[in-house]
Amino acid sequence: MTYDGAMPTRTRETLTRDRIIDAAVMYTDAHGIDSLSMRKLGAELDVEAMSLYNHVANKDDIYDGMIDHVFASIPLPEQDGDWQDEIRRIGMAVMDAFTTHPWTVNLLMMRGNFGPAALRFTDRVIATLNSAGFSDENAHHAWQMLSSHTMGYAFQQATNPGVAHHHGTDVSDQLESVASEFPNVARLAPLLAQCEYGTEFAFGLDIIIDGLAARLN
Amino acid sequence: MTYDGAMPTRTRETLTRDRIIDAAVMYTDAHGIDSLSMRKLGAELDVEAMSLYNHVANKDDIYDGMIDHVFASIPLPEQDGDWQDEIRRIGMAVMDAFTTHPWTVNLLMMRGNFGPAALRFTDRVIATLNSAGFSDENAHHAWQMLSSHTMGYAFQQATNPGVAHHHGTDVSDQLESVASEFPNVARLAPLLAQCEYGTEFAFGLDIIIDGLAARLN
DNA sequence: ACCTGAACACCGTTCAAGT
DNA sequence: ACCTGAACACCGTTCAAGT
Repeated sequence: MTYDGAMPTRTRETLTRDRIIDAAVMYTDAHGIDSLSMRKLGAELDVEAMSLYNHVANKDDIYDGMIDHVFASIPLPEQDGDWQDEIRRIGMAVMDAFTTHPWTVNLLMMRGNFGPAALRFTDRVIATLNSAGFSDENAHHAWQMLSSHTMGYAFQQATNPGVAHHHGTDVSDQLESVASEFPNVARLAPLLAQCEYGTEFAFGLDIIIDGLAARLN
Repeated sequence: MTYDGAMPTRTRETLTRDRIIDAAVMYTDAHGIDSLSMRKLGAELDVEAMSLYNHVANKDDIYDGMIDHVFASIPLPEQDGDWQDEIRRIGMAVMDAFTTHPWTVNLLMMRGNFGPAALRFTDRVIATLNSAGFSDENAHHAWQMLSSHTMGYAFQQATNPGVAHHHGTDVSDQLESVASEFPNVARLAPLLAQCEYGTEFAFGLDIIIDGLAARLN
């Protein structure tokens, strides 16, 4: 039987760490981080799960690669001297990336961000703060506050049941049933459900930039 | 053999949802959220894992109980009319609770916070904002920003390798090896490693309260 | 009513065996 | 050099069987 040899056998692309991580990002965008397993990721690449270990140390290594993939995708503006504008634009770019890949904040909690793209990103932000006149100590304060604000909003967005779906049961129904006991929550619930996190994030970012400029610069 | 019957058999306390959740909180404080399993939690209570399902719907139900346990532990100040002071004190109390139980932020990402104690807490904060003169829409902005700041710092704290330990390898060693490529990160690394999150959080909280008062009140 | 053992369908990971 | 099948030590959860 020369059949197999005679046909132009669709030879599958050779496996690499980058291909594995790209596939993991695509799979997780579509199915969520809880659903990602070595076996399913292998299937996505037409390979047994055990083959992945030839190109990747373990699952944590894949997580680290996914995080750095996201940070590598964040565009950094020119350093043109207007630090407030730069910080604002960088912040919005980060939120864009976190909105596109909502699982990032979850992975960051498990793994931290110490990949090359993440370090490059962090170094760039600190450079902007330094060139704006912040001392190292004040740049650290500013970095902590900006990071927290960004992580916090990404966190809220990823947690919002309007976007995510936690319980299967409709949360607005649950809230209605306790409206008498928690009237304030019930009244604000619609605002929370349809919260525009981009706008909300930008609003807070301006407050923070103003406050930092007034106190530390 | 009347031996068993004659002895004052140390009858174990009867299992309840509260006892299970308390045990889960203690176990997770000591061993981390990744280590918590139904089988280990059962062992902690001298019971097979399967017995837990008589008092608890499933593991998510335990998670929800743990989250609400934390929120129930947060002391709420008197409503004395000084909203800025109240918000500051509430914020610090939340950070205290999140520092005591660092796994909370992780569970909140998985489950959200819709238990009775969490709703009670949220209702109380909104009440303070409303009585300070915030409209519902502005109270929502303020709530989002305060939540994000709090979650963000708790997140940073739980992620900081000085506190947690992610890779097994020492992160400061890793950073030293890339100091030439990322000089700003390398220079600020010591400040990050020994970051005092309570102080840092309070610093940011004041900026936010000032900004909210100036724009929304 | 509550607890249990066995079982099911999954995990991440190792390792000897194949090519 | 890379891929695989079988195996190991775990998961959460179900269910019939015990008391």
